[in-house]
Amino acid sequence: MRFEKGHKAATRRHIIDVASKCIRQDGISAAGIAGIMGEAGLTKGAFSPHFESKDALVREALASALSDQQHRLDEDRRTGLALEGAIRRYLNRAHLEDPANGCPSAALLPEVARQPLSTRQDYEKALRSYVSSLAALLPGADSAASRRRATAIFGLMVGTLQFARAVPDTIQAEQILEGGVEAALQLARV
Amino acid sequence: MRFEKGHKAATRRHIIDVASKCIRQDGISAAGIAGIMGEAGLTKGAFSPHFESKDALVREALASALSDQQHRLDEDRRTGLALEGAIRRYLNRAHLEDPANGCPSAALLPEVARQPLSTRQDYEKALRSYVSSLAALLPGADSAASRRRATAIFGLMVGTLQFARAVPDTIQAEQILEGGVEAALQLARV
DNA sequence: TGTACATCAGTGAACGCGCGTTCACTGATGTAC
DNA sequence: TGTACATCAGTGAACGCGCGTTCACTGATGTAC
Repeated sequence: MRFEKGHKAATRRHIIDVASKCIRQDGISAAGIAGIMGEAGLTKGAFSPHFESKDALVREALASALSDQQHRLDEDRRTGLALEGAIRRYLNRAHLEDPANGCPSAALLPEVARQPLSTRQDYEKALRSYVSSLAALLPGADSAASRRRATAIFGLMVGTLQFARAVPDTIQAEQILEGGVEAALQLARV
Repeated sequence: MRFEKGHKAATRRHIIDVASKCIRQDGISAAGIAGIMGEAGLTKGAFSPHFESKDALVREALASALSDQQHRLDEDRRTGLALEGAIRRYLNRAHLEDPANGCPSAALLPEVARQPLSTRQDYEKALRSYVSSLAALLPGADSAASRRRATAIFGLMVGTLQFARAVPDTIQAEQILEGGVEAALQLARV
């Protein structure tokens, strides 16, 4: 079965997309190559021709999830979404229930801290960029002070969503999200 | 080798203590039973007589870490520590560098969300209790409103510490911590 | 236009390894006589 | 007081399994003649 030009690149892209969902769903170390490849409709033998190692795939899958998140925020900004909208879209039941398509930081941050240096460097860059976009929605636009504040607001959103996901009681989870929105808005007010 | 009374219980306690450090260091799914037992000075064959399964140990180790954290905060409160002190003790370089002895939420939250129900129920209870202790340090003491606010402050601390740990650049990590302190204090002011 | 060949993405079996778990056994010490 | 026995926490070998990784092979299709 010889394939049309660009087929291999498309498959590679597809594997990365699937992997980025799997690691957010199950965690980096719990997500296995066999599972990812199976989910992508391939056998695990097809893995090596595409990626050097699991670490290499994880790095690309994480970068891809971060880039998606960035593009979604930038698109929202382009269509005039205010910070409150971004906060409410994040601290939200739909987001809580769908980690596979949600914020990679909320799903993976402690594991990212245990990844190889190159992965963490990629993460740092992506975080900087995301924080800049958030800061642009704050009074004072993208200044050092507003980036500092945007980092704290994002930290609040990440921690709060993690709490809401860990707690089994749905009602309490909703209350956690609401309290987070309220506090994030207060932080945005300066 | 027959042992004095209480020896088995002491060993069990020791395994839990070691496990609670190992899972915070390496993550729940990456920490192995052989590694934990070895760290405790035993062979992995001694595991089963003490615990039904890895899940059972994880549940106890997590509960133990949470309870330690609770007791440390209560002790601080008893000696008159204010909220600012608690915040600075948390968003701190020493805490950043020592996840094994630090906050289990910062080290494990996304993984906790993937644990069996019973573990998550234990977590919910411990979180409630910790938030109550934090809320007692807020204006308005331990009211519903202050617990709500304390949850958001704790979420901010957890997310911020996770950011600082994930980022490889130490200077940027320190700045993230400082920004977090500043924002947490602002949230505490109401 | 028709046929023989080259290409190469993906297959599937196998590699060594460490996982969580089980279990027959050990051997130092408390207890019974 | 001295000896034989019972106890039981811990050992270490083995279990089946899935992990990440490797590699000889397949076979549909593009290309050369």
